[in-house]
Amino acid sequence: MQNTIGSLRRAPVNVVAGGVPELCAQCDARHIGLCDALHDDDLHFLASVAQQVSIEKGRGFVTEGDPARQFFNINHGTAKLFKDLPDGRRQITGFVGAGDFIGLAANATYMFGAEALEPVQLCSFDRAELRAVFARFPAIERRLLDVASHELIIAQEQMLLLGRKTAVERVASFLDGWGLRVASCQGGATRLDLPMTRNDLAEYLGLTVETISRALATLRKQGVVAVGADHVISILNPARLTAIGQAEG
Amino acid sequence: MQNTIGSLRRAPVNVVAGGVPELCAQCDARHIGLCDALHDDDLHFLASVAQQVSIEKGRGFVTEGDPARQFFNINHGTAKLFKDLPDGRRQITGFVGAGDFIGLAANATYMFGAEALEPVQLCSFDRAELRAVFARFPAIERRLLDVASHELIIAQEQMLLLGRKTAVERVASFLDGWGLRVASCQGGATRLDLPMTRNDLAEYLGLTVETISRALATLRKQGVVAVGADHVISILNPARLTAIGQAEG
DNA sequence: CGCGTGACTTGATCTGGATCAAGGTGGCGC
DNA sequence: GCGCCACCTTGATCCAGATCAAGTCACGCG
Repeated sequence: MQNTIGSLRRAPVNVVAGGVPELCAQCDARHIGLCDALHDDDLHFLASVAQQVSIEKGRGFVTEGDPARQFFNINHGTAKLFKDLPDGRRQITGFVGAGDFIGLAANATYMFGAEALEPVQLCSFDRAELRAVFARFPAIERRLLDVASHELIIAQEQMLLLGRKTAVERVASFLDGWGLRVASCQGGATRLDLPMTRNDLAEYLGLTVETISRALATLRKQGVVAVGADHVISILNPARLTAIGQAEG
Repeated sequence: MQNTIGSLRRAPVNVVAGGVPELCAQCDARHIGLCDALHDDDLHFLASVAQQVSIEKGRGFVTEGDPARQFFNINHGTAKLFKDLPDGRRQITGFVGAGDFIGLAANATYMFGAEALEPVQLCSFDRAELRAVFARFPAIERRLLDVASHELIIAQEQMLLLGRKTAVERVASFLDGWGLRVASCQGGATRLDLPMTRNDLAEYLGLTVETISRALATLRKQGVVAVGADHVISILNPARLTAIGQAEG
């Protein structure tokens, strides 16, 4: 498949006369990520070169090695980015959600694959057209540099995790980090609704499914987390979780 | 120590009337990295806000957690970037040489440490002043975005290595990658003059010194490389080395 | 409903790389 | 020259996490 995205359901973004573009108005990412760098008028221009795309759960939408024609900005849902070895070993390099930008780590071709963990909606931008956007709105380019810097920090943190942390430390780091993203507190405990499977977690943390399971069991026995059904994990002792993740205790 | 660089030997870059700035003329990085994005006249402006700094071998010049006041551009020599855990475990996140830019992975404070592996010369730029440079030369900013993108690709490659590759695959990947950087061929064999110790290698590849030693022995016994004295390694069978590093064989 | 399937957990065993231990080698200061 | 020390190698043993195996649970489907 030469260009995965080509066969997906897509629709041009409707642009109304004044105010915020129609589809931007209800976009989860309107006030985070790239679009937040723009005023309403500028947003129209950006929307005019965007294509809204829906991707069903489990569907891949970037294939490593394919020519990198598009950038993506996620509006809704979560996806995983990964790199594979010829024999099937896979390393998930990141999970991306609303407001996140996909496509920086590419030159002529994509250097990673991407797949939706849940139904995903995203805006797709043609790389060539984005050059024009940069010229017109330097703010976008600056923001992109900030995004890239931030991703570099995250990547280095992940190298430390993969190279030097124990299984329990890795799982604790992950839960701690994810907790910061989507903090929805309930009676003192933070409840995480993870979109990924144990297998995804294993491929992200450089471990196996069984080890993830055992590490979670360890944290549960220590009273740090509660493991519920259906990818729900509650953080009972956030301070302890952080300490374990940073290898401080 | 609040600001490591403060106590180092430094000199303002001399700017001559016409042509290329004096110190840029003999700079190893003049035609790679950032400065290549500029014309001679523009280079004068950049040089006027730069400070030349010399760092002796083994000396740290960035401390994680210190306020990030400067960007650096390496002119000569090699340095390691790293992140530490409280108990002393260290992950080297990268080696940087002439033309490489240091300081992208920072927000208010540096999120990594840096130390010279050999005598290093670099240009130091004040972050605040660099804002002005960006405004004047958008080319610099664009180039910086390219650099960041490239570093992201490298970082994801490294995550794959740390999360999924075996010891021998890691060492082969490293040697293969380093070979591409500094290809100096001699009678068919590429001769690598590594600036780092086995211990640095171990901290970069998520292994121990002993394992590095054993992996090199394995590659040597297979006739893929020759291990010489004083950090010299010759690549005897480049194709095989690449195949092992990519887990294709 | 019974059956198949995919996600998860838990237990038993195995193993790649860590750890512990013992040299070897070369540079450098005295 | 001699001793020290940093760096590297090789061998023996250990162990965290992988692999193999078995079973639970929830869910969709004929």
